[in-house]
Amino acid sequence: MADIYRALADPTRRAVLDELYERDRQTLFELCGRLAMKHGVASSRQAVSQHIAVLEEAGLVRAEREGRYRFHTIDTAPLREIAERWPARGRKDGQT
Amino acid sequence: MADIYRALADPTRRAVLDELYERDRQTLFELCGRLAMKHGVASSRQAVSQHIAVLEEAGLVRAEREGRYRFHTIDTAPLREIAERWPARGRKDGQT
DNA sequence: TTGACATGCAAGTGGAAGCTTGCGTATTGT
DNA sequence: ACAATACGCAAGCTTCCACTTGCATGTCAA
Repeated sequence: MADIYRALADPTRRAVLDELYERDRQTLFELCGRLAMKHGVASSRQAVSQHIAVLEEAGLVRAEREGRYRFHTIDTAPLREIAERWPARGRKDGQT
Repeated sequence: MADIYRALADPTRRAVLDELYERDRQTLFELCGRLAMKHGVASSRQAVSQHIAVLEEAGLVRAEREGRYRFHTIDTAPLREIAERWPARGRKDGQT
């Protein structure tokens, strides 16, 4: 399982997570279109594909094939590692 | 305020945060020594200094000068942005 | 089967990131 | 004052990263 922090380092990859968080089970083409429309991301299909590969290696995105389509789904579970590594300490407002 | 995600992307910077999380108000020299001892980080003083600069720009580390010393302190507040951006949804175990 | 569609792979390129190197500045102890 | 300490600045180098480009694979409809 690859580096989750490095996966989050790129703004385009974060936009992919944003988009998948809004709507799960999107194909690569759907993602490209919606990224361009709603997130101002003008990346090519190949670029987005490579970003998705990084997110998959980090466990943040899962994909399942159906025919010639590949549907992508976000998995926020690995993000908990971050909050658990440096938890907010001893403040009245700190929760997780 | 610079990119918090990019600041977390480097393993040495994460080790700095780990070390400051254990013990606040460390100088650059203290950090270098403790990183080498306890975290297996063999970075030079200048390298660590540059990493700290990145962490400061991201708001994750604050520093206050006293004489010829500069004491560094961790600030975990910016990390909440991550948990709040992709909160765990609708699972029985998800909290923040 | 054939063409169109959705995706996969892999080499090459430009630029940013991390590190080193060398010198400079400010503070402290004797 | 003078040396030692702690840190700062900036140029140069090397490596990695994101993107492109071109072609290949697999699936579906007619």
